[in-house]
Amino acid sequence: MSTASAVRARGPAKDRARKRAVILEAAEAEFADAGYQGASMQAIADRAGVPKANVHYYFGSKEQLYRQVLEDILGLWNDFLSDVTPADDPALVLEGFVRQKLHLAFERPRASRLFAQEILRGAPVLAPHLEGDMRRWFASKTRIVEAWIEAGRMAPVEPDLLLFTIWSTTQHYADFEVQVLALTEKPRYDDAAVERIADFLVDLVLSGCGLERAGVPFERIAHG
Amino acid sequence: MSTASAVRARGPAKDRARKRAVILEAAEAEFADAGYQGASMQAIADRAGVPKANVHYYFGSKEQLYRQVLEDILGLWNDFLSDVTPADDPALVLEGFVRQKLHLAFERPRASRLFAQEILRGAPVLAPHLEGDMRRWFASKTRIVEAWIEAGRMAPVEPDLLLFTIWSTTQHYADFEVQVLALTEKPRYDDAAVERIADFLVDLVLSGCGLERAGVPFERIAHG
DNA sequence: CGATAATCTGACCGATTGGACAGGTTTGTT
DNA sequence: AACAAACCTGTCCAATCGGTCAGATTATCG
Repeated sequence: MSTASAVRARGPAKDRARKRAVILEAAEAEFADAGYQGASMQAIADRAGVPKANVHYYFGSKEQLYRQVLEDILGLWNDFLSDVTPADDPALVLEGFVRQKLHLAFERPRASRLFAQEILRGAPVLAPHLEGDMRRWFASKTRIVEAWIEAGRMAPVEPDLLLFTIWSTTQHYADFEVQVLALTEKPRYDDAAVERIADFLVDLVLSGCGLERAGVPFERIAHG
Repeated sequence: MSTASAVRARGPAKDRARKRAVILEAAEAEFADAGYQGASMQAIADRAGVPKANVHYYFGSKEQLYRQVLEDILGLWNDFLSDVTPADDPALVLEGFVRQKLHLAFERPRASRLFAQEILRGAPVLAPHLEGDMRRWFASKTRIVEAWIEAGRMAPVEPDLLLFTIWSTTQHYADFEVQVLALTEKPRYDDAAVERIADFLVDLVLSGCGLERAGVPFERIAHG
């Protein structure tokens, strides 16, 4: 699998893609840890184990490399709730969304942090995406929540603020990891902690929507 | 008020403090907009309208200036819930906390963003505070929530996660302002939007704690 | 094998950075 | 008025930055 013939058999394109991937991974780490301005091309090259000029050979400039890293990260969030319809069960969908988003925050904390830094600085690179892809994604999801509310399947909460709440609470454990760990006096997140957080957030969101876990219908709360 | 005699009458100390304040304000803006590494002493000096060497005269180094700005910001959060006791009403205290924290996010967004950037980068400067002042503040507040729970005055939710939720949801509207405005298709926050957000978050937090606004006691929900 | 293209890199460059410092000016004290 | 202390700033500097480029090396193909 790693012999020269095997590599050649898969074609030179595979080889090129693999080398780019190594640099991209190093860049994500460096950008996330140091910020765009704080990251240096030399540091990225060192992390990837290649000469600095090689990074420029593959990605041109620092900004182009940064853009590529960001777009790869955007791909992680693109398919959230991609196939949800108003016919689905609100409680199940919301619980799944919270757990998936939280899972990604713990699995790819650097990606989450890098995205947060980009937005914090005013989204100089992602601004077009915010007013394009993400706005369309956001609008389609709020429309589904509105449909649920009109159908009387959940309490009438503001759909946009509901999504912001899920986004911010889940993102928090990646972006503010240092603070969370320091205040809870733990060295790192363990599986039990992640489950505790997930259960808490699911309960919070569902109760805020007048829903309950385990499929208890909204009506029992609304008309109880 | 701006004559030489008036300035002299108030003493030289006042004058020095005022000049430092001008530089500190410029530094907060520059650090928040560009990040620690991205901010340059020259840009801070330009914002403050003083020569660069003057900034060094008052604050020594870039890092010392940054530390001073951060410590001033910490002061904003120090007195949150400073005089709350287990005898107070949970619903009133929680609602007040959410509204105060949110108010600060909209009033001082740059301070919020600068703090967020420091934590995102691993709190290289604030780490001692995290494990000192803030940890003590945090522990004392979770103890009050625990007391409320033991007294049966609110639902048994995890006190630490409850505080994190309030922190993250309120902070979100300052830190991710660009994203929120882009997705809601608004040019800026207006008073109505702020009120809408505040009401939503208060309802969410209180319902998560089994409480209601307007002083409805916990028992009516728990034993209804 | 020869040749053409793709890949790789050491060495270098102009620009900008945080910081130092000598020397000038203003302020406060006697 | 005379002196000292505090305040202010133009100018310079070493270090680091992103980026360039000529030339060496390797892969691909007729």
